[in-house]
Amino acid sequence: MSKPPKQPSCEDAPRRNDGLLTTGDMARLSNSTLRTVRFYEEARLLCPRERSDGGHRLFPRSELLKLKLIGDLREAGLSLEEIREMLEAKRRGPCGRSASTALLERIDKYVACLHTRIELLSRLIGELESTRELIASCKQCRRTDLFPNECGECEVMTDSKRIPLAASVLWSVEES
Amino acid sequence: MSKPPKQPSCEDAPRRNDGLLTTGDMARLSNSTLRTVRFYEEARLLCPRERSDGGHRLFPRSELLKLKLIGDLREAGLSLEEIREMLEAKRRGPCGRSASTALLERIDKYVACLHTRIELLSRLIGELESTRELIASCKQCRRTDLFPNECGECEVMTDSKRIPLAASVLWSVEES
DNA sequence: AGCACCATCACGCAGCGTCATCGTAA
DNA sequence: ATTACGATGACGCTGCGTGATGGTGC
Repeated sequence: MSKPPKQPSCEDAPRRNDGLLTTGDMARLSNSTLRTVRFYEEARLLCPRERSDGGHRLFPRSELLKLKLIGDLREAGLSLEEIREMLEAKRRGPCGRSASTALLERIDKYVACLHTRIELLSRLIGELESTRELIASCKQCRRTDLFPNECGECEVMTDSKRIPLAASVLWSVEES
Repeated sequence: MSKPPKQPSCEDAPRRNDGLLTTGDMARLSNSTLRTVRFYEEARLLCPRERSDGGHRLFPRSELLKLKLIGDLREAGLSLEEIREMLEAKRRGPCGRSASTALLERIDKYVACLHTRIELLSRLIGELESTRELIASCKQCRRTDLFPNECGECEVMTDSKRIPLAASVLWSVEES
C-alpha cells in the first residue's frame, strides 16, 4: 500500500554487449531491488545463467520476465511458495497433456482467488465511500457539546438509516 | 491467499451476562485468533475495557467492531501503522471540523489505493485467462518432440499474435 | 473437581529493508 | 586510478503462527 510514484525505470534495456543482465539491471527493469533479486535466487525462484569472473550474477532475458511476473503475483497477494508451485508446474509434468492440465488447475484456482479479492476490495470501497459521505457533513460541525465522544448521538448519525461499519468505528466512538 | 472456508463463527453473540466479550469471543466473532487479538492490543490498536479478577481481558462491543474493520483493512493490504493512523485521526483533531477533514483525507487516499489495486488485479486476471486459453490447447499436445523445452517453437505459441507475460514465463521456457 | 478457556513468555517464519565491509567493472 | 556498481554477511522489522506451562471460570 501507499506506493510513491517511482518511474525511473524506462522500458528500454541498459544491456551489456553480451545481452545479459546484471542484478542491478534486473532490479531497475522490474522495479524491484537488488536485495529482492538475490533473495529470490536464494529461494530458488530465479537463477542466473552464469557468474562473471568477478562473481557478478548475469541473468538471461527470460529471468527478467519471470521476475516481472513474480512481482505482479506478489502484489496480487500470492506467497512465494504459491508462485514457486506455478513456476514449477510445467516441468513436473511428464508430458504436455498432464503439465497443461496441472498448470490450468492452478491458474483457475488463483483466478478465483483474485476475483474474491476484488469483491472484498469493492465492498470496502463502498463502505469507505458511504462513510465519507456521512462524515463530510461534519466539516460544518457546530455541536461542540458532542464532538469528541458523543458524536453517535448527533443527528448526523441518528438520522442515517444504515451506518457503515467504518463510520461507527472511526467516528461514533461509543465505548461500551 | 488460499483461505480454507471457515464458517464456524456464527453472527450471534456468545456473550457473558455482563455483555462483555472475552478474547476468545473477539477471535471467533471476527474470524481471527487469540494471538491476533493480543497482538493488536500490544500494538495499541485494541484496548480491553477491563480485566477480570483473574486477569482475563474483557472487551466492549465497540472493540469487536473495530477488530472487524481492522481485519477488512488488513485483507485489503493496509499496514497496521496505516490503520492506526485512521483510527486515531479523530481524536487528534481539536474539533469536529478539522477531525472530519483529516479523516476524509485519509479515506480518500486509501480509496484511491484500493482502486489501483483493483485495476492491477483485473489486469492480472486478464493475463491469466488469456494464458489459460493458450495453454488449454496443449491438453491435446502431440508434439512430444518439443514438449519440455521447445514449446516456444510450437505452432500453439507461434500462431498467437500476442503472448501474455504469464504464458511466456510459465510455458515457453526459452533460456537465453 | 473437572474441563474448557485464557494468560504469559518465548521461539519461529516469510519477505524483504538496511547497513557495513569489501571486491569488480569500464 | 577513479567512480559507480555488485557481493556477502548480519541484523532488524512486520504480522502474526505455534507451542509450552500454568492459572481461571463455571
